[in-house]
Amino acid sequence: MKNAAVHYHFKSKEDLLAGILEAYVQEYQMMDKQLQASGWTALQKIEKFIERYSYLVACNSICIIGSVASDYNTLPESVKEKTTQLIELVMRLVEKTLQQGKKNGEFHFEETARTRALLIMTNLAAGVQLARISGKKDYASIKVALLKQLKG
Amino acid sequence: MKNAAVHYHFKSKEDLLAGILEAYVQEYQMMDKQLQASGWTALQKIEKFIERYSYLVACNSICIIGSVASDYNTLPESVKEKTTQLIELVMRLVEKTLQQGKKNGEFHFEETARTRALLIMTNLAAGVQLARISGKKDYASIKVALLKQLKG
DNA sequence: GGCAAAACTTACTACTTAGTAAGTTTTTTG
DNA sequence: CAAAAAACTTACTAAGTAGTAAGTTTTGCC
Repeated sequence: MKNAAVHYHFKSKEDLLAGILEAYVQEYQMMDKQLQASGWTALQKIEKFIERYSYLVACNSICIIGSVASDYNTLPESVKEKTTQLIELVMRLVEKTLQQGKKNGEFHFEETARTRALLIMTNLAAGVQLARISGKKDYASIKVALLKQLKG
Repeated sequence: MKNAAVHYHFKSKEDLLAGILEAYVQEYQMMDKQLQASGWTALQKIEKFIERYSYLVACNSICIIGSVASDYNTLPESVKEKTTQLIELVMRLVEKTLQQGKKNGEFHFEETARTRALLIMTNLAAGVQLARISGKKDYASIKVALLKQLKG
């Protein structure tokens, strides 16, 4: 596939990256609806969410937010906007699930649901990055510890 | 300053990046010695360590490991080596401090010290990245929650 | 099967980036 | 203060990157 083929679908590199991020936004909107509709427990929902990151580890890939984050200051505005949109979307998804889990006694944590969501998100995003450098075992222990913490 | 001035000190871009990472290695080796020599409590040591990340947030910068991590697969070997060296160094520093804190009853955690170190490192590294995107408050709550968790 | 829309490739251009050689300024030190 | 070493700048080159225009192939559909 040549670069001109990409330019047929996206008029610029900026547009391409914004498009990629938009695809992730849609993916997580889908996941959100799916989780809402399901009768799953909060634990099952969180596990489903974590699975997305485990998949990234499995194929030596990383979280799109992580790849964009380190260049954030030099990115064009359209890409910045899509990035914040994606982060807020994912954060709300996790936060909601944590709140549900706390209410029905599945999860136990002291901080606000948002803070807990921040801790989990940062563990996962950086964990995926670390997996490519220092090995997949590190990601595995993060994942285990994370779930254990939640269960109290 | 022109690019040729940089080439005077570092023969290639690869060399420059390896040099930057080496400077970080030396910085953290210094910090390690300093912490060893001090009669500080484990909490004081961890706080000193976290302060480094808070400083990055303050000047809108990010953790070097985070910046390198997203491009890791395409980096030259010399840079990869320095990166793993830096990560292992920082990990050992945190792990040691956590172990000390657990032994003398300052800290309370269930996982191994290494796993706990992983959780803290990922919280901080990704927290710093997030601070540039969704704001410094998020980093602040991560920092607070992190210390509270440790104290039990 | 034919034909129109969609999805490409080829071949090019303007611009950027990493790196070099040769010359100039600044700093150090006997 | 002089001269040599260190730290640059100027001016260039080769390679890479983003983007375009025009032509070709592939796909879906009556």
